[in-house]
Amino acid sequence: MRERPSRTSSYSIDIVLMTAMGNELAILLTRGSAERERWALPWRAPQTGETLGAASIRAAEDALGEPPIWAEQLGAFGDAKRHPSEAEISVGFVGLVPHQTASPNPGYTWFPMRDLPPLSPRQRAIVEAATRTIQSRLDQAPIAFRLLPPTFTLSELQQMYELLLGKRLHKASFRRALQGAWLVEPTDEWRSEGRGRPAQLFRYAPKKRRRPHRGVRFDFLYP
Amino acid sequence: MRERPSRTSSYSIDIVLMTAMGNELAILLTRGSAERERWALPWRAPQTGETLGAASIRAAEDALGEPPIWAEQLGAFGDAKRHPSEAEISVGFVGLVPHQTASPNPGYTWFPMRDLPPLSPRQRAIVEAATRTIQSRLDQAPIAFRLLPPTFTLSELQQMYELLLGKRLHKASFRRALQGAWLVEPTDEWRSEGRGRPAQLFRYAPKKRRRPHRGVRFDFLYP
DNA sequence: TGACTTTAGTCGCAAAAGGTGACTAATTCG
DNA sequence: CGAATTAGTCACCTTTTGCGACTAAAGTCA
Repeated sequence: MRERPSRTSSYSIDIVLMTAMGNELAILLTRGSAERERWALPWRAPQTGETLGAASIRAAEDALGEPPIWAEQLGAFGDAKRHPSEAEISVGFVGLVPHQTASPNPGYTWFPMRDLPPLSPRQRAIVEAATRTIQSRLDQAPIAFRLLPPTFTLSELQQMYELLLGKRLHKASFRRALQGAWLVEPTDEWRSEGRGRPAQLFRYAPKKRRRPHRGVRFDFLYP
Repeated sequence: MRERPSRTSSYSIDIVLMTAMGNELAILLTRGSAERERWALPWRAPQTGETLGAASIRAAEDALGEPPIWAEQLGAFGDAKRHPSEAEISVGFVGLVPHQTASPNPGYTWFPMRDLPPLSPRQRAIVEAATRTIQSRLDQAPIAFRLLPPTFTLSELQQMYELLLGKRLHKASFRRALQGAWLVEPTDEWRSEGRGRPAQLFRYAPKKRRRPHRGVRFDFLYP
């Protein structure tokens, strides 16, 4: 079902497709028939006339039938040798998919990040880069919002941030920061989730605001 | 189909070598003899058994005779078509070189960033990525310190930050942040630079400290 | 010499941002 | 009804940050 890369190109495009499954992050893996029963990231050989970004989206579409809601290149990975495609290097991408719409095509399976099967060293490096990149982009791009349905409660949003960051956040601080950023607006709907007070639903609706004007920071520990 | 010279790989490794020349940032360009008199970033074809990072360092050594003091991968660039190597994609790197030691080999020339000759679209994208990456790493890695001699005045350090960030900084705030970060220690030397009070010399000497524990931020403007 | 200029280095205030516990509100469960 | 549970807000305090104004030590020049 997948071709080996032609001899003219010696690189592959690999994508880490991430979604939030319940309380855990999960990524999509595949086990191609001819690939020695090892799980691998969805990948694709470059096609002429196709940009790298387009190729990563195509790889996602092959796996899920739809493009990711956000994607970014992670870089080129080549230092570890073994890769399913036997390409010399791989250009890695991360893509995010809301879980509601995330039913994989045959041959692809979601794996929780906490419990991944063995991957090639190179693909493991790509997955680690994906996690780091997501976390560092979290305050620069509305990533978390796009993993949620169009309307959501603030608790759901906070849980998504906690999931992606891998740490707990204080409720009041989270909401105050969100308030100050003018990123969400309330709807007039409320949702009762079993026990407890019903929560108001919000939607992502960013308002223009001036860019925070900060000086320098020295946020590194040593060399 | 167009016939291409046979090569084992269809990607190149390109490096943006940056230095501080007086009051300006400069990058190193070369004009290979057979390359239609266009200036280009130093680049290199991958060699078997050589990692990407090692290849970028070798490219720098070919250009300057010494390795950069710091380097980082920028990613893979392939969307713009024209590239001196005619490689399908290029893996871009940034490297920093202190200007004291930065005498280029024949064929290589420093160009101030403000006044670059025309480059291929792809290499222009790599240069822009280099600038962005430097600026975002500035508070995460001791980049600016390594562009300075082993001992330096705090004004020189601030000027280096201003040069790399492309904006002015407030003196008192800069020094306070630096103080709090335990990154420099004073020497007992002072330097008199023409008129004005002599400045104390400092050296980079980071002390261990606990990582700042911050919550979330929403630092993006819109989508 | 003494006023003026220039660069270095520091202080302290006011405002903004951030951490956190405790409070009120609305619902379900038994 | 009262306890439990989840949502939402407040108030207080600490830390961080922007910034103007100050002191210090040199050179310049009349």
